[in-house]
Amino acid sequence: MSEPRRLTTRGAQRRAQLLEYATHRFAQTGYHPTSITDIVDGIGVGKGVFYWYFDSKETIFEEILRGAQKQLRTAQQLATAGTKDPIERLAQGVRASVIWSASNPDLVTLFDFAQTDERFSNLVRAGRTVLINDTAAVLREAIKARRIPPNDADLLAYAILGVSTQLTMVHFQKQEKSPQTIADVVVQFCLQGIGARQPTSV
Amino acid sequence: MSEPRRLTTRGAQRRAQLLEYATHRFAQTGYHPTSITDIVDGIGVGKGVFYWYFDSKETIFEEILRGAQKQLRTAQQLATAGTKDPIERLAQGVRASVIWSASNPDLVTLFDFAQTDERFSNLVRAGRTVLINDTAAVLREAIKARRIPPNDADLLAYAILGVSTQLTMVHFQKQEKSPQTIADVVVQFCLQGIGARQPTSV
DNA sequence: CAATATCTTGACCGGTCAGTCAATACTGTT
DNA sequence: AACAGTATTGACTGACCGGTCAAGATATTG
Repeated sequence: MSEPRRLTTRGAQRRAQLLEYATHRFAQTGYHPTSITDIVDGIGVGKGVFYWYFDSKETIFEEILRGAQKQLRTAQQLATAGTKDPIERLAQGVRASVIWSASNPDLVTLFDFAQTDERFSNLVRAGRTVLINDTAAVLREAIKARRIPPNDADLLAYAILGVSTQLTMVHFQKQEKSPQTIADVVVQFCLQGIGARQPTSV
Repeated sequence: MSEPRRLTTRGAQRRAQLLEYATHRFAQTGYHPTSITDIVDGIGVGKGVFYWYFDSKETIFEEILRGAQKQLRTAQQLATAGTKDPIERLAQGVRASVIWSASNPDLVTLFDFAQTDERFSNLVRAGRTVLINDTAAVLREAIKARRIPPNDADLLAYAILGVSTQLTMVHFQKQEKSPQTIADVVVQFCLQGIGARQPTSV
């Protein structure tokens, strides 16, 4: 295909169906072990259908990643919109990130893999850099306002990301903890970690 | 091969050479994209040599993982041996973990991948559980001694792991920060995160 | 009702890969 | 030197995979 195609309603649906099913299979079985044949067989169409809507296995995976990154960032922006206090914004952003991840295990799985594959690691890094910059900006605000002690904002942002992703993984492995519980622990740990005066209620 | 073979000195060396080179290639190129042919060609031997020393691509990878897990745990135990104070032990363990990771980027890369592959995720999880239990035990000590507020020790341990791994990744991506600097930030963030009274010198 | 664009089929192609194996070389022992 | 266990070779097998394409089905438009 290559150039953007004109899609009928039917075509747009088929394309969305391929994206959704491929996401699931990639997350379930892994990117490399999942063949295009697996995907089209699973949907019950011929192999050519896949190549009518996508250039390659690589590009569909990239599109899935980009979509997921956009989703996550939007969720964060929505959660923090309208809040002024930097510490509050931070807590809300972290909470939104944990909740979104808990609701999208397949996409989180794909992020994890993509990070380990040379073909996609740059894309993942780029998307993550955006999130880190968002977080670091809030942290710098907080430092300026003397709400937290001065420190390398980027490193703190990465630390917060690390806590979030790791504890989200725990939620996937042992269902017992609800996403809210996890989010509470993440927020508390991170606010204390950056040296915020009070764990702002929680 | 299957059953443990009797190896001559030469054989043991060849086996070690395969392990080392395979580790490097898997980390560099990825597990799936690296073929057995790539490995034996890189060493300059025939394909049969590989299957003389290992059952399959899967088993050599598992052996690499197990070895790395053992290495990391040993490093931690060595670092914390002889220290009584739980907070001190925690800090030393974290520091050792960061330093080890920084010195073994290939193995860290393999951990990351293995986690994302159904074939190996159980093994990774098992090894990580051991480390988590070690850390959680120290945390429980600290809670009992009222050095930190009561909290779910396992969750805290995972949070600490998350900070360590994420900031280690930062070190890999931007060389500018030394492992020691990274370790300092990790220790500070985590001690504050768990609510330890004073960031014990640092 | 053509004519045109969108969509679908599935056999096929060139290539790669994990793993096998019979033949051969090496090494130490008696 | 003869023997046996260890080590190495590399062509070969069977399977699979990403991607192509000519042919045909379906929908849209003038």
